[in-house]
Amino acid sequence: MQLERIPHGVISRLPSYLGVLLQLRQSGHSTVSSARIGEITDINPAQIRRDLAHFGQFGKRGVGYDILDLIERLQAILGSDHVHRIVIVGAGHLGSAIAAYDGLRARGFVVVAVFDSDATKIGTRAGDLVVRDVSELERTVREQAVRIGVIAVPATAAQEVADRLCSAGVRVILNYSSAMISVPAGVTLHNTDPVRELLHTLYYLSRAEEMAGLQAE
Amino acid sequence: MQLERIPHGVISRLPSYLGVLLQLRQSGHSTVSSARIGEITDINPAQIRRDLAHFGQFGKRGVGYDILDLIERLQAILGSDHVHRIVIVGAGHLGSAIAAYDGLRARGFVVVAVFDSDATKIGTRAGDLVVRDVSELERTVREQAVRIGVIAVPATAAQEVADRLCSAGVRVILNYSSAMISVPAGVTLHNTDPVRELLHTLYYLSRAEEMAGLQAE
DNA sequence: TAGATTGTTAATCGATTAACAATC
DNA sequence: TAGATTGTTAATCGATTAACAATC
Repeated sequence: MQLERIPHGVISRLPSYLGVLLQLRQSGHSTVSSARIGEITDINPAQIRRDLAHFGQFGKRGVGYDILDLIERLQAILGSDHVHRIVIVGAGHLGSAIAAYDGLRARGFVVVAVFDSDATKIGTRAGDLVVRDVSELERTVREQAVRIGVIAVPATAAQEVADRLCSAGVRVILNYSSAMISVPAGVTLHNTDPVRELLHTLYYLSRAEEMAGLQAE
Repeated sequence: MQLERIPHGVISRLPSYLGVLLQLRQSGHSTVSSARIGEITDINPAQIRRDLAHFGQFGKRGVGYDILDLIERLQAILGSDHVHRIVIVGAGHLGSAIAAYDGLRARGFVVVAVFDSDATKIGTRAGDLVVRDVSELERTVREQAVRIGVIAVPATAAQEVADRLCSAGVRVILNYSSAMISVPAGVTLHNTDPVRELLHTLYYLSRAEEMAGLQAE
Protein backbone atom coordinates (compact mmCIF):
# COMPACT_ATOMS: atom_id res chain seq x y z
CA MET A 1 0.00 0.00 0.00
CA GLN A 2 1.51 3.31 -1.08
CA LEU A 3 0.96 6.21 1.28
CA GLU A 4 3.42 8.60 -0.33
CA ARG A 5 2.61 10.01 -3.74
CA ILE A 6 5.27 8.76 -6.11
CA PRO A 7 6.34 11.27 -8.78
CA HIS A 8 5.41 10.33 -12.30
CA GLY A 9 9.04 10.54 -13.45
CA VAL A 10 10.07 7.89 -10.95
CA ILE A 11 7.51 5.41 -12.24
CA SER A 12 8.49 6.02 -15.83
CA ARG A 13 12.11 5.12 -15.06
CA LEU A 14 11.38 1.84 -13.26
CA PRO A 15 10.83 -0.16 -16.48
CA SER A 16 14.27 0.95 -17.67
CA TYR A 17 15.88 -0.28 -14.47
CA LEU A 18 14.00 -3.53 -14.83
CA GLY A 19 15.19 -3.86 -18.41
CA VAL A 20 18.80 -3.46 -17.37
CA LEU A 21 18.42 -5.98 -14.56
CA LEU A 22 16.83 -8.58 -16.82
CA GLN A 23 19.68 -8.15 -19.25
CA LEU A 24 22.32 -8.40 -16.52
CA ARG A 25 20.66 -11.51 -15.11
CA GLN A 26 20.91 -13.17 -18.50
CA SER A 27 24.61 -12.41 -18.73
CA GLY A 28 25.16 -14.11 -15.38
CA HIS A 29 25.74 -11.19 -13.00
CA SER A 30 24.42 -11.41 -9.45
CA THR A 31 24.82 -7.87 -8.06
CA VAL A 32 24.92 -4.41 -9.61
CA SER A 33 25.66 -0.91 -8.33
CA SER A 34 23.64 2.22 -9.00
CA ALA A 35 26.73 3.55 -10.80
CA ARG A 36 26.61 0.65 -13.27
CA ILE A 37 22.88 1.00 -13.90
CA GLY A 38 23.51 4.70 -14.41
CA GLU A 39 26.14 4.02 -17.06
CA ILE A 40 23.82 1.79 -19.04
CA THR A 41 20.67 3.90 -18.78
CA ASP A 42 22.37 7.31 -18.80
CA ILE A 43 20.55 8.21 -15.58
CA ASN A 44 22.28 9.84 -12.62
CA PRO A 45 23.17 7.19 -9.99
CA ALA A 46 21.93 9.40 -7.16
CA GLN A 47 18.60 9.57 -8.86
CA ILE A 48 18.42 5.82 -9.25
CA ARG A 49 19.05 5.32 -5.53
CA ARG A 50 16.54 8.01 -4.69
CA ASP A 51 13.93 6.49 -7.00
CA LEU A 52 14.31 3.08 -5.39
CA ALA A 53 14.26 4.58 -1.90
CA HIS A 54 10.64 5.60 -2.47
CA PHE A 55 9.74 1.94 -2.15
CA GLY A 56 12.09 0.71 0.57
CA GLN A 57 15.71 -0.23 1.13
CA PHE A 58 16.71 -2.79 -1.48
CA GLY A 59 20.48 -2.52 -1.54
CA LYS A 60 23.46 -3.42 0.65
CA ARG A 61 25.91 -0.62 1.39
CA GLY A 62 29.32 -1.38 0.03
CA VAL A 63 27.93 -4.12 -2.18
CA GLY A 64 25.10 -2.86 -4.36
CA TYR A 65 21.80 -4.46 -5.31
CA ASP A 66 21.06 -8.15 -5.60
CA ILE A 67 19.83 -8.49 -9.15
CA LEU A 68 17.32 -11.30 -8.61
CA ASP A 69 15.89 -9.61 -5.55
CA LEU A 70 15.58 -6.22 -7.20
CA ILE A 71 13.90 -7.74 -10.27
CA GLU A 72 11.26 -9.25 -8.01
CA ARG A 73 10.77 -6.03 -6.12
CA LEU A 74 10.38 -3.94 -9.23
CA GLN A 75 7.99 -6.43 -10.78
CA ALA A 76 5.88 -6.36 -7.63
CA ILE A 77 5.85 -2.55 -7.61
CA LEU A 78 4.88 -2.31 -11.25
CA GLY A 79 2.40 -5.16 -11.02
CA SER A 80 4.19 -7.25 -13.60
CA ASP A 81 4.54 -10.12 -11.12
CA HIS A 82 1.28 -11.53 -12.43
CA VAL A 83 -0.13 -11.99 -15.91
CA HIS A 84 -2.07 -9.24 -17.69
CA ARG A 85 -4.45 -10.01 -20.49
CA ILE A 86 -4.56 -7.68 -23.48
CA VAL A 87 -6.55 -7.41 -26.68
CA ILE A 88 -5.29 -5.99 -29.96
CA VAL A 89 -7.65 -4.23 -32.33
CA GLY A 90 -6.42 -4.17 -35.92
CA ALA A 91 -4.73 -7.07 -37.65
CA GLY A 92 -2.71 -5.13 -40.20
CA HIS A 93 1.07 -5.14 -40.30
CA LEU A 94 1.39 -3.42 -36.95
CA GLY A 95 -1.26 -5.38 -35.11
CA SER A 96 0.22 -8.64 -36.36
CA ALA A 97 3.69 -7.52 -35.33
CA ILE A 98 2.50 -6.82 -31.80
CA ALA A 99 0.54 -10.07 -31.62
CA ALA A 100 3.60 -12.07 -32.67
CA TYR A 101 6.02 -10.20 -30.42
CA ASP A 102 7.50 -12.65 -27.92
CA GLY A 103 8.70 -9.85 -25.62
CA LEU A 104 5.10 -9.51 -24.46
CA ARG A 105 4.84 -12.98 -23.00
CA ALA A 106 8.36 -12.73 -21.59
CA ARG A 107 7.31 -9.79 -19.48
CA GLY A 108 3.96 -11.03 -18.25
CA PHE A 109 1.47 -10.09 -20.93
CA VAL A 110 -0.83 -12.45 -22.75
CA VAL A 111 -2.65 -11.48 -25.91
CA VAL A 112 -6.08 -13.08 -25.61
CA ALA A 113 -7.55 -11.84 -28.88
CA VAL A 114 -6.83 -9.93 -32.08
CA PHE A 115 -9.77 -8.22 -33.80
CA ASP A 116 -10.37 -6.74 -37.23
CA SER A 117 -13.38 -5.54 -39.17
CA ASP A 118 -12.04 -6.66 -42.54
CA ALA A 119 -13.71 -9.92 -43.62
CA THR A 120 -10.61 -10.94 -45.56
CA LYS A 121 -8.52 -10.78 -42.38
CA ILE A 122 -10.96 -12.48 -40.03
CA GLY A 123 -10.00 -16.12 -39.65
CA THR A 124 -6.36 -15.62 -40.64
CA ARG A 125 -3.54 -16.08 -38.16
CA ALA A 126 -1.82 -13.36 -36.11
CA GLY A 127 0.84 -14.77 -33.83
CA ASP A 128 -0.66 -17.82 -32.14
CA LEU A 129 -4.20 -16.52 -32.52
CA VAL A 130 -6.91 -16.44 -35.12
CA VAL A 131 -8.16 -12.96 -36.01
CA ARG A 132 -11.73 -12.44 -34.83
CA ASP A 133 -14.56 -10.17 -35.89
CA VAL A 134 -14.44 -6.86 -34.07
CA SER A 135 -18.12 -7.29 -33.24
CA GLU A 136 -16.99 -9.78 -30.56
CA LEU A 137 -14.79 -7.17 -28.91
CA GLU A 138 -17.09 -6.17 -26.04
CA ARG A 139 -18.01 -9.71 -25.13
CA THR A 140 -14.39 -10.85 -25.03
CA VAL A 141 -13.24 -7.89 -22.95
CA ARG A 142 -16.01 -8.46 -20.42
CA GLU A 143 -15.77 -12.24 -20.22
CA GLN A 144 -12.01 -12.29 -19.82
CA ALA A 145 -11.83 -9.15 -17.66
CA VAL A 146 -9.34 -7.59 -20.05
CA ARG A 147 -7.95 -4.27 -18.75
CA ILE A 148 -5.50 -3.38 -21.50
CA GLY A 149 -6.30 -2.65 -25.14
CA VAL A 150 -3.96 -1.91 -28.02
CA ILE A 151 -5.24 0.17 -30.94
CA ALA A 152 -3.55 -0.66 -34.24
CA VAL A 153 -6.20 0.53 -36.70
CA PRO A 154 -6.15 3.42 -39.21
CA ALA A 155 -6.44 6.90 -37.71
CA THR A 156 -10.01 7.34 -38.89
CA ALA A 157 -11.24 4.36 -36.89
CA ALA A 158 -9.19 4.96 -33.76
CA GLN A 159 -11.67 7.02 -31.74
CA GLU A 160 -14.52 4.59 -32.29
CA VAL A 161 -12.37 1.67 -31.22
CA ALA A 162 -11.24 3.60 -28.14
CA ASP A 163 -14.85 4.33 -27.18
CA ARG A 164 -15.80 0.70 -27.49
CA LEU A 165 -12.80 -0.53 -25.51
CA CYS A 166 -13.49 1.95 -22.71
CA SER A 167 -17.17 1.19 -22.40
CA ALA A 168 -16.38 -2.52 -22.30
CA GLY A 169 -14.16 -1.94 -19.28
CA VAL A 170 -10.61 -1.50 -20.54
CA ARG A 171 -8.52 0.71 -18.22
CA VAL A 172 -5.34 1.22 -20.21
CA ILE A 173 -5.14 2.02 -23.90
CA LEU A 174 -2.00 1.93 -25.98
CA ASN A 175 -2.71 3.92 -29.13
CA TYR A 176 -0.50 3.07 -32.10
CA SER A 177 -2.49 5.13 -34.57
CA SER A 178 -1.52 8.70 -35.40
CA ALA A 179 -4.96 9.98 -34.34
CA MET A 180 -5.33 12.14 -31.24
CA ILE A 181 -8.02 10.30 -29.35
CA SER A 182 -9.74 11.09 -26.08
CA VAL A 183 -10.77 8.72 -23.31
CA PRO A 184 -12.94 9.08 -20.20
CA ALA A 185 -11.40 9.88 -16.83
CA GLY A 186 -10.09 6.75 -15.17
CA VAL A 187 -8.67 5.36 -18.38
CA THR A 188 -4.96 5.80 -19.01
CA LEU A 189 -4.09 6.65 -22.59
CA HIS A 190 -0.65 6.09 -24.01
CA ASN A 191 0.06 7.46 -27.43
CA THR A 192 2.84 5.55 -29.09
CA ASP A 193 2.90 7.24 -32.43
CA PRO A 194 6.35 6.36 -33.79
CA VAL A 195 6.41 9.42 -36.02
CA ARG A 196 5.83 11.71 -33.07
CA GLU A 197 8.98 10.28 -31.53
CA LEU A 198 10.86 11.00 -34.71
CA LEU A 199 9.57 14.57 -34.91
CA HIS A 200 10.72 15.16 -31.39
CA THR A 201 14.27 14.03 -32.13
CA LEU A 202 14.38 15.97 -35.38
CA TYR A 203 14.70 19.15 -33.38
CA TYR A 204 17.98 18.01 -31.90
CA LEU A 205 19.15 16.67 -35.24
CA SER A 206 18.60 20.05 -36.90
CA ARG A 207 20.48 21.84 -34.13
CA ALA A 208 23.37 19.41 -34.34
CA GLU A 209 23.70 19.86 -38.09
CA GLU A 210 23.58 23.65 -37.74
CA MET A 211 26.43 23.53 -35.29
CA ALA A 212 28.43 21.17 -37.46
CA GLY A 213 27.87 23.51 -40.39
CA LEU A 214 29.05 26.53 -38.45
CA GLN A 215 32.20 24.77 -37.32
CA ALA A 216 33.02 23.65 -40.83
CA GLU A 217 32.87 27.14 -42.25
CA MET B 1 19.29 30.56 -34.57
CA GLN B 2 18.40 29.65 -31.00
CA LEU B 3 20.29 31.55 -28.34
CA GLU B 4 18.15 30.47 -25.41
CA ARG B 5 18.37 26.86 -24.22
CA ILE B 6 14.95 25.32 -24.75
CA PRO B 7 13.89 22.87 -22.06
CA HIS B 8 13.62 19.29 -23.16
CA GLY B 9 10.00 19.09 -22.03
CA VAL B 10 9.01 21.92 -24.32
CA ILE B 11 10.44 20.17 -27.36
CA SER B 12 8.73 16.92 -26.49
CA ARG B 13 5.33 18.63 -26.44
CA LEU B 14 5.67 20.38 -29.80
CA PRO B 15 4.85 17.26 -31.84
CA SER B 16 1.61 16.91 -29.87
CA TYR B 17 0.63 20.47 -30.68
CA LEU B 18 1.48 19.84 -34.31
CA GLY B 19 -0.64 16.70 -34.30
CA VAL B 20 -3.64 18.61 -32.97
CA LEU B 21 -3.19 21.38 -35.53
CA LEU B 22 -2.94 18.94 -38.43
CA GLN B 23 -6.12 17.28 -37.27
CA LEU B 24 -7.95 20.61 -36.86
CA ARG B 25 -6.80 21.72 -40.29
CA GLN B 26 -8.33 18.63 -41.80
CA SER B 27 -11.65 19.30 -40.12
CA GLY B 28 -11.70 22.77 -41.65
CA HIS B 29 -10.90 25.04 -38.71
CA SER B 30 -8.81 28.16 -39.27
CA THR B 31 -7.94 29.36 -35.78
CA VAL B 32 -7.56 27.72 -32.39
CA SER B 33 -7.04 28.91 -28.82
CA SER B 34 -4.56 27.56 -26.31
CA ALA B 35 -7.58 26.53 -24.23
CA ARG B 36 -8.84 24.30 -27.04
CA ILE B 37 -5.44 22.71 -27.65
CA GLY B 38 -5.25 22.18 -23.92
CA GLU B 39 -8.54 20.31 -23.88
CA ILE B 40 -7.44 17.94 -26.61
CA THR B 41 -3.92 17.28 -25.39
CA ASP B 42 -4.66 17.50 -21.67
CA ILE B 43 -1.89 20.07 -21.27
CA ASN B 44 -2.32 23.27 -19.27
CA PRO B 45 -3.13 26.20 -21.64
CA ALA B 46 -0.71 28.51 -19.83
CA GLN B 47 2.02 26.00 -20.51
CA ILE B 48 1.13 25.81 -24.18
CA ARG B 49 1.41 29.57 -24.52
CA ARG B 50 4.63 29.59 -22.58
CA ASP B 51 6.09 26.78 -24.70
CA LEU B 52 5.29 28.62 -27.92
CA ALA B 53 6.61 31.91 -26.50
CA HIS B 54 10.10 30.38 -26.45
CA PHE B 55 10.12 30.70 -30.21
CA GLY B 56 8.30 33.99 -30.81
CA GLN B 57 4.85 35.50 -30.81
CA PHE B 58 2.61 33.37 -32.99
CA GLY B 59 -0.87 34.27 -31.77
CA LYS B 60 -3.30 37.19 -31.91
CA ARG B 61 -4.69 38.37 -28.56
CA GLY B 62 -8.42 37.97 -28.41
CA VAL B 63 -8.36 35.64 -31.41
CA GLY B 64 -5.99 32.73 -30.88
CA TYR B 65 -3.56 31.06 -33.25
CA ASP B 66 -3.87 30.82 -37.02
CA ILE B 67 -3.72 27.09 -37.64
CA LEU B 68 -1.95 27.13 -41.00
CA ASP B 69 0.58 29.64 -39.78
CA LEU B 70 1.30 27.77 -36.56
CA ILE B 71 1.70 24.47 -38.44
CA GLU B 72 4.38 26.06 -40.59
CA ARG B 73 6.11 27.60 -37.62
CA LEU B 74 6.19 24.34 -35.68
CA GLN B 75 7.39 22.39 -38.68
CA ALA B 76 10.19 24.89 -39.19
CA ILE B 77 11.18 24.69 -35.51
CA LEU B 78 11.21 20.90 -35.51
CA GLY B 79 12.86 20.69 -38.90
CA SER B 80 10.00 18.76 -40.44
CA ASP B 81 9.60 21.40 -43.14
CA HIS B 82 11.91 19.40 -45.34
CA VAL B 83 12.23 15.72 -46.12
CA HIS B 84 14.27 13.35 -43.95
CA ARG B 85 15.57 10.09 -45.29
CA ILE B 86 15.48 7.04 -43.04
CA VAL B 87 16.56 3.42 -43.28
CA ILE B 88 14.90 0.51 -41.56
CA VAL B 89 16.91 -2.51 -40.45
CA GLY B 90 14.84 -5.64 -40.03
CA ALA B 91 12.08 -6.72 -42.40
CA GLY B 92 10.02 -8.77 -39.97
CA HIS B 93 6.47 -7.91 -39.00
CA LEU B 94 7.46 -4.70 -37.29
CA GLY B 95 9.94 -3.48 -39.90
CA SER B 96 7.40 -4.12 -42.64
CA ALA B 97 4.72 -2.31 -40.67
CA ILE B 98 6.92 0.75 -40.33
CA ALA B 99 7.99 0.63 -43.96
CA ALA B 100 4.37 0.51 -45.11
CA TYR B 101 3.17 3.17 -42.68
CA ASP B 102 1.83 6.13 -44.69
CA GLY B 103 2.00 8.47 -41.70
CA LEU B 104 5.74 8.66 -42.29
CA ARG B 105 5.50 10.22 -45.74
CA ALA B 106 2.65 12.47 -44.61
CA ARG B 107 4.95 14.04 -42.04
CA GLY B 108 8.05 14.44 -44.14
CA PHE B 109 9.91 11.18 -43.82
CA VAL B 110 10.99 8.97 -46.69
CA VAL B 111 12.11 5.41 -46.21
CA VAL B 112 14.99 4.92 -48.63
CA ALA B 113 15.80 1.32 -47.80
CA VAL B 114 14.78 -1.70 -45.74
CA PHE B 115 17.48 -4.21 -44.84
CA ASP B 116 17.53 -7.76 -43.55
CA SER B 117 20.13 -10.47 -43.14
CA ASP B 118 17.74 -13.33 -43.86
CA ALA B 119 18.18 -14.58 -47.42
CA THR B 120 14.54 -15.62 -47.58
CA LYS B 121 13.46 -12.03 -46.93
CA ILE B 122 15.92 -10.26 -49.21
CA GLY B 123 14.21 -9.46 -52.48
CA THR B 124 10.68 -9.50 -51.05
CA ARG B 125 8.59 -6.36 -50.79
CA ALA B 126 8.20 -4.12 -47.72
CA GLY B 127 5.96 -1.16 -48.42
CA ASP B 128 7.05 0.27 -51.79
CA LEU B 129 10.54 -1.08 -51.42
CA VAL B 130 12.42 -4.28 -52.03
CA VAL B 131 14.23 -5.66 -48.98
CA ARG B 132 17.98 -5.44 -49.43
CA ASP B 133 20.92 -7.32 -47.96
CA VAL B 134 22.10 -5.73 -44.74
CA SER B 135 25.66 -5.84 -46.10
CA GLU B 136 24.67 -2.84 -48.25
CA LEU B 137 23.71 -0.83 -45.16
CA GLU B 138 26.85 1.28 -44.80
CA ARG B 139 27.06 2.15 -48.48
CA THR B 140 23.42 3.25 -48.63
CA VAL B 141 23.63 5.37 -45.49
CA ARG B 142 26.74 7.13 -46.77
CA GLU B 143 25.63 7.62 -50.37
CA GLN B 144 22.21 8.96 -49.45
CA ALA B 145 23.38 10.91 -46.40
CA VAL B 146 20.83 9.14 -44.21
CA ARG B 147 20.73 10.54 -40.68
CA ILE B 148 17.94 8.45 -39.15
CA GLY B 149 17.91 4.70 -38.62
CA VAL B 150 15.17 2.45 -37.28
CA ILE B 151 16.13 -0.80 -35.56
CA ALA B 152 13.50 -3.52 -35.92
CA VAL B 153 15.61 -6.63 -35.44
CA PRO B 154 15.64 -9.21 -32.62
CA ALA B 155 17.17 -8.03 -29.33
CA THR B 156 20.30 -10.13 -29.84
CA ALA B 157 21.21 -8.32 -33.05
CA ALA B 158 20.28 -4.80 -31.96
CA GLN B 159 23.63 -3.62 -30.62
CA GLU B 160 25.55 -4.74 -33.69
CA VAL B 161 23.08 -2.98 -35.98
CA ALA B 162 23.31 0.16 -33.84
CA ASP B 163 27.10 0.15 -34.08
CA ARG B 164 26.99 -0.19 -37.83
CA LEU B 165 24.41 2.56 -38.24
CA CYS B 166 26.40 4.94 -36.06
CA SER B 167 29.72 4.34 -37.75
CA ALA B 168 28.08 4.88 -41.14
CA GLY B 169 26.94 8.32 -40.01
CA VAL B 170 23.41 7.97 -38.65
CA ARG B 171 22.64 10.61 -36.01
CA VAL B 172 19.28 9.47 -34.68
CA ILE B 173 18.32 5.90 -33.82
CA LEU B 174 14.84 4.71 -33.07
CA ASN B 175 15.18 1.37 -31.31
CA TYR B 176 12.14 -0.90 -31.54
CA SER B 177 13.88 -3.89 -30.06
CA SER B 178 13.67 -4.67 -26.36
CA ALA B 179 17.46 -4.59 -26.01
CA MET B 180 19.14 -1.82 -24.05
CA ILE B 181 21.69 -0.58 -26.54
CA SER B 182 24.35 2.09 -26.23
CA VAL B 183 25.43 4.65 -28.83
CA PRO B 184 28.34 7.07 -29.04
CA ALA B 185 27.99 10.68 -27.90
CA GLY B 186 26.41 12.80 -30.60
CA VAL B 187 23.90 10.14 -31.56
CA THR B 188 20.39 10.45 -30.16
CA LEU B 189 18.86 7.18 -29.09
CA HIS B 190 15.14 6.71 -28.73
CA ASN B 191 13.94 3.50 -27.19
CA THR B 192 10.44 2.71 -28.31
CA ASP B 193 9.94 -0.61 -26.65
CA PRO B 194 6.17 -1.02 -26.58
CA VAL B 195 6.31 -3.34 -23.58
CA ARG B 196 8.18 -0.76 -21.55
CA GLU B 197 5.28 1.60 -22.13
CA LEU B 198 2.89 -1.04 -20.91
CA LEU B 199 4.94 -1.76 -17.80
CA HIS B 200 4.93 1.90 -16.97
CA THR B 201 1.15 2.14 -17.12
CA LEU B 202 0.70 -1.11 -15.20
CA TYR B 203 1.71 0.73 -12.06
CA TYR B 204 -1.25 3.04 -12.33
CA LEU B 205 -3.54 0.19 -13.29
CA SER B 206 -2.58 -1.76 -10.16
CA ARG B 207 -3.18 1.30 -7.96
CA ALA B 208 -6.55 1.96 -9.57
CA GLU B 209 -7.70 -1.63 -9.01
CA GLU B 210 -6.55 -1.54 -5.41
CA MET B 211 -8.59 1.56 -4.80
CA ALA B 212 -11.62 0.12 -6.56
CA GLY B 213 -11.25 -3.02 -4.47
CA LEU B 214 -11.11 -1.05 -1.24
CA GLN B 215 -14.20 0.92 -2.14
CA ALA B 216 -16.13 -2.21 -3.06
CA GLU B 217 -15.45 -3.88 0.26
C1' DT C 1 -16.83 49.33 -27.26
C1' DA C 2 -16.97 44.78 -24.84
C1' DG C 3 -15.33 40.27 -24.85
C1' DA C 4 -11.76 37.18 -25.61
C1' DT C 5 -7.27 35.47 -25.51
C1' DT C 6 -2.51 36.16 -25.84
C1' DG C 7 2.26 36.97 -23.85
C1' DT C 8 4.58 37.36 -19.60
C1' DT C 9 5.42 37.89 -14.77
C1' DA C 10 5.73 36.11 -10.22
C1' DA C 11 4.88 32.30 -7.07
C1' DT C 12 4.71 27.51 -6.45
C1' DC C 13 5.90 23.21 -6.98
C1' DG C 14 8.62 19.21 -7.91
C1' DA C 15 12.62 17.00 -9.72
C1' DT C 16 17.62 16.64 -9.99
C1' DT C 17 22.14 16.60 -8.19
C1' DA C 18 26.11 16.74 -5.08
C1' DA C 19 27.76 15.44 -0.93
C1' DC C 20 28.41 12.54 2.96
C1' DA C 21 27.43 9.85 7.07
C1' DA C 22 26.05 5.13 7.71
C1' DT C 23 27.37 0.59 7.07
C1' DC C 24 28.27 -3.59 4.47
C1' DT D 1 40.45 -2.82 8.76
C1' DA D 2 40.02 -0.35 4.27
C1' DG D 3 37.31 0.23 0.34
C1' DA D 4 32.98 0.53 -1.65
C1' DT D 5 28.38 1.85 -2.13
C1' DT D 6 24.04 2.70 -0.20
C1' DG D 7 20.31 5.76 1.80
C1' DT D 8 19.34 10.44 2.73
C1' DT D 9 19.96 15.27 3.43
C1' DA D 10 20.36 19.85 1.75
C1' DA D 11 20.99 22.92 -2.18
C1' DT D 12 20.09 23.75 -6.84
C1' DC D 13 17.76 23.80 -10.70
C1' DG D 14 13.99 23.83 -13.82
C1' DA D 15 9.22 23.22 -14.89
C1' DT D 16 4.42 24.27 -13.95
C1' DT D 17 0.64 27.14 -12.84
C1' DA D 18 -2.20 31.17 -11.71
C1' DA D 19 -2.98 35.65 -12.57
C1' DC D 20 -3.32 39.74 -15.23
C1' DA D 21 -1.99 43.62 -18.11
C1' DA D 22 -1.70 44.18 -23.04
C1' DT D 23 -4.24 44.16 -27.08
C1' DC D 24 -6.76 42.13 -30.92
